Amino acid sequence: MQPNPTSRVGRVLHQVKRYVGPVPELPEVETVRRQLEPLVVGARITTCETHPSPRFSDAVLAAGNRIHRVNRRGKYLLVGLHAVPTTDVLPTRELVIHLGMTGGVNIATSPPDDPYVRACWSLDDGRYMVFRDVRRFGRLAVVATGDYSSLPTLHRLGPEPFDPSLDGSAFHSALTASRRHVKTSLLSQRPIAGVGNIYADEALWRARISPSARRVGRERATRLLANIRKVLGEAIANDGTTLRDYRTPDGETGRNQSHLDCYGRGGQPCRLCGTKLATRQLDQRTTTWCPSCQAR
DNA sequence: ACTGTAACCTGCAGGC
DNA sequence: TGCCTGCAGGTTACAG
Repeated sequence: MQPNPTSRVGRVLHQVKRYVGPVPELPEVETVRRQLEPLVVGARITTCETHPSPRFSDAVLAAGNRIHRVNRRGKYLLVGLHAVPTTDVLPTRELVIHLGMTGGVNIATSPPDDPYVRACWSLDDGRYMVFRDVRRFGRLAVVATGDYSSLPTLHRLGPEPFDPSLDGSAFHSALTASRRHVKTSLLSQRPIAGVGNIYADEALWRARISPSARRVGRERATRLLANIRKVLGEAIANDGTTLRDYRTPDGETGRNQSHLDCYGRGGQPCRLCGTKLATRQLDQRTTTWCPSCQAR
């Protein structure tokens, strides 16, 4: 549907669209994982075609393997592969899928005719697993299981947010290991895995911590961890936040976008205190926060 | 070892 | 109408 700015409905659509923008973070990747796994486990990859970029071309190495499971670490999908014929109990290689900004995975019953398809794996049951990524910020790699040395961020990825061994004290130690702005530290994936721009703003707003703080005490770190878990957990329950291009493998959109309190609300009143939310670039990332609730 | 920054990439919106 | 510019942002290479 083309929004028509001259009609009332068109204006509304037009305004909504301004707040829409894709970003697969942990909840969106987890939603993809949950929907993809039952669709592909047990299937054997027969052939593969990819975009020529080295970001994607390694995907051909998945051909000839059977899909054993679909895991996730942070924002990375880890597709466990068995060599065929299967001799080992554990998968020997993994297909690593990073959705970047606009990536998505879906299952098709015929070869896709789409200029934005970056990889297409044909399965032995006649279906196709398709990776589509308009902006090509995504990444595909086939590695020995657990060997992430070719993917620096995954290699040095912080703990999963819901790892029970991650407590406020450990999170505080990880945060204080860096002198960067606390939000920038979160986005580095080092203190904790899977937080991107949307949920960083949301969690900092809920925890009432300034994104530009450089020192966060143990009590505030504990509060931040609790709120990261809340915003990620709620987003997973809502099947993710749907922004411009993100779709689940079912072709559905998530429902979390209507639950955002901070991201995308610059200039609008804070839902806690009514102060106008501020937006500016912080270390090259658009950041929205409440100058009153999140004062330094 | 750490920090900050430009680059990668494309569609879209806004200005003129 | 259409061209031009800026913006969105996860990751990585690189300079300091």
